[in-house]
Amino acid sequence: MAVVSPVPLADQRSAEILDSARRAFAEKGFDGASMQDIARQAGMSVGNFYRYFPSKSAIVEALIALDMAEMEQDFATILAHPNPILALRETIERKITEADCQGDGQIWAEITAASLRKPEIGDATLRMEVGIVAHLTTIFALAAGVAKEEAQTRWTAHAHLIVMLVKACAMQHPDNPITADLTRLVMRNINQTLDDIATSAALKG
Amino acid sequence: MAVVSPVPLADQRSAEILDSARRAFAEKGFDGASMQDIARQAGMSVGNFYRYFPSKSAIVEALIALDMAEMEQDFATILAHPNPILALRETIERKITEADCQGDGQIWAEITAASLRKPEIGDATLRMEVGIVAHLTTIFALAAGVAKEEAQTRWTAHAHLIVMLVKACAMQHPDNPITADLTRLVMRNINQTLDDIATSAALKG
DNA sequence: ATTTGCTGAATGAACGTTCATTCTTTGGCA
DNA sequence: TGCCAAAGAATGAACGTTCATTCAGCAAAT
Repeated sequence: MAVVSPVPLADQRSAEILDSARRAFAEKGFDGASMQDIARQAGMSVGNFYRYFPSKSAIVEALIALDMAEMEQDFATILAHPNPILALRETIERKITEADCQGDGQIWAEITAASLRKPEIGDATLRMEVGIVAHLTTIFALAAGVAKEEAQTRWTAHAHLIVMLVKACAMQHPDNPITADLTRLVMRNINQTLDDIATSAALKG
Repeated sequence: MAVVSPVPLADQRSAEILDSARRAFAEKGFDGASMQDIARQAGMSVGNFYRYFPSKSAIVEALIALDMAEMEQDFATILAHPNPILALRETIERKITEADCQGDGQIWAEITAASLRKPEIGDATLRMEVGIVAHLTTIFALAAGVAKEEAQTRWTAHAHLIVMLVKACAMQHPDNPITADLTRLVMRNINQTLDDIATSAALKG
């Protein structure tokens, strides 16, 4: 009786509100966007907004938590794929090329700046990054046919590099005329790295 | 009578103030740092601060202009070096490894976020990036022994990639335990790219 | 006495947050 | 069906705070 749908209505509404808040933050920044801005973006009054989130910083926390959840979802899909390394390649390519139309890059830039400024946010994003890297090395282990632990010791830095590249691409200035060439070059680098890892089992074993 | 020294005293004082403003922005962000914070950091009253900069946004603009000037200075030094590509390698390595003790990375993160948000700042940083890329391709042309124009058409994207990597490294979370390995890997990638460019003349010509 | 360099209180706008109030929906009773 | 209270959603003015910016005034130097 508790819930019929796996996502309760209140949470669904919260997700919609969160999405509009993300847009407001992308437009004006975490500090720059006022509660009035955020509420207007969500199509409601400020007062009503506080019925969903108790404070402005709670929105930021919820936003980061949502991104983390989406990331977990992405990796779950990749690991369930018959060819995980191929699925990873495609996911990365999608993230890099579409870049979610400047929205994601903007938010990531805001979070990156906030991470270096506020230790609490920095810790959260560091945890998120470490989690992603752990997923990546797991996939690497699968692709290279080695134990998870070995993949971790050998390719943790490579995983971090890939994360860094994807983030950096998303944060590129959209008006930069060279962006298309650049993303192609980055994608080539990443594919090269993935190839090296996938074929390294032959060299080692 | 106007000025004796090429750097007038007022400008020197302005530079000191700008440096403390940079620290304030690094601690609290562009929007988060108040004029009171900035003035206190500079060891003076708010009122006096306005004698040096007419507004808060003027500080940001001056900060970006200063970074641009420093960048120009760096490239002038590199180009004057007997072996420019070696000098470039060392400059990049210095920028990446020391990362100016989290101060520069913090400010770059702030600027990156602001660039995606405010078109005026975005244009300024894009101009700066294009300028850096132009300098890089000039050095590439020297190293590979080809014309500037050819270097430009062939390696503009590579130059952008290097800029992206240096920035991304500086913006890494300082508490990340993997950072040392990561920067080593990035440096290896950059050196590989520079090697490819330097030896490509043999392939082409 | 006048200029200069500087202070920090004053100012009005805008901020995050609260809350008294008003709409909208609901559900039992006729 | 129509009606009416009770509950839930939503509003926007108001509050205290903080912001960027200004300026009357002070102390030393000329």
